[in-house]
Amino acid sequence: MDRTAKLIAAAERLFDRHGYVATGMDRLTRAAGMSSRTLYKHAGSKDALMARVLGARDRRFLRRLDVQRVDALFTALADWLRVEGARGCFFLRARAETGGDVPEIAEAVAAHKAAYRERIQAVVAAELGREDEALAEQVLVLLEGATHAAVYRGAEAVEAARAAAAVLVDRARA
Amino acid sequence: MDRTAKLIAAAERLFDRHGYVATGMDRLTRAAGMSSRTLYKHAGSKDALMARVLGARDRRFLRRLDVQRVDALFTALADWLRVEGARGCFFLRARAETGGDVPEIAEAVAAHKAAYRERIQAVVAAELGREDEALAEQVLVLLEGATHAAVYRGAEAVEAARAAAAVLVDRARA
DNA sequence: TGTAATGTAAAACGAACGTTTTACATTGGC
DNA sequence: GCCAATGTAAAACGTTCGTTTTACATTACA
Repeated sequence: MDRTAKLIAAAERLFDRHGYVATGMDRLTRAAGMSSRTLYKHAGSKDALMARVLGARDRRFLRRLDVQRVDALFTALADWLRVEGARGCFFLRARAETGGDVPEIAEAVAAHKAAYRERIQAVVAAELGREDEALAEQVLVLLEGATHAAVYRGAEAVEAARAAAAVLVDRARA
Repeated sequence: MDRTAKLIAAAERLFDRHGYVATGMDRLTRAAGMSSRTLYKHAGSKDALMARVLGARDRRFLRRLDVQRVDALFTALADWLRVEGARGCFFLRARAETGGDVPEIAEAVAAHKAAYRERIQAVVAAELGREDEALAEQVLVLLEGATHAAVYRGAEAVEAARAAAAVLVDRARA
């Protein structure tokens, strides 16, 4: 694990758990085990670091969603939340915390959500053997809902979403 | 509109649009049109002010959800998002921004979500003529999902959630 | 009419912010 | 063995943070 990877991992952990704005750079240098001089040489700025963190998380998350069935999307989400914790969508939080006023962050969030939606559409198409944009939008809403309801309802929210999706997929298949 | 109401309204607007941590008190005093001395006499502290803002928003939001049918919940949400804007759940954002480390805020968020869930359960019960916790959980997930998907998908997300809920309610009725 | 309450404007508090700089140590390839 | 790169530790940059204080004006009521 090189310095940059270690830095991004430490930053993701702190930003996720304590918030982006509320996390100071001194706390981050301590967690990453490097001087601020090195940190800034690698990251450029706090905003740029956050953009890099978002990119890394996007890849890590989407890799988990490389599945063939709609039901497997909810299993993947349940696994993710168990391992990473349920604090609401990190991307939407990053955007909201900065009011959408930091271009590097706003763009990384938009790119992630576009990729997320495309992935869901592809899984729905694989399941049905045809495109179904309306069903894909519903599955997207269920996944987003499970992600956020899980903050205060726990894994039960994901299972409720899974069951709802099963009904909707069944109906679309008929 | 007295000073306290004006202060809370200004605070809600700024915290919602630009984030809680990122909004400074000087910006807030300017927006509320009062000196910091008066602001602190009324609010006590920034955290206490946020807790009051959350309380006010909770009451305003739940008043809108005083309906009898599940479908009307989605109409109410669509109205809310059109008027207030779609930036994701203000309560979950407040909690996440502060890492859950501010008791006054964490408690206000927990209280809101508990009331939200109870309201949904009551509407589901009114619609079916009986309790249905599983369906209520699904409707909760759909509302939460619509709230957050609307940030990047717009009103379409709410309509997808509404349609999904109609299917699930129909199935539960049979 | 006088006094207590409530307000404003503005300076000041110490601490923390993101970032840069200074001064020095360690490393790896020619 | 040397030079360039890359690192650390720590101080310093100017700014902003949440909050309090100082000094003074306005209002409301006995």
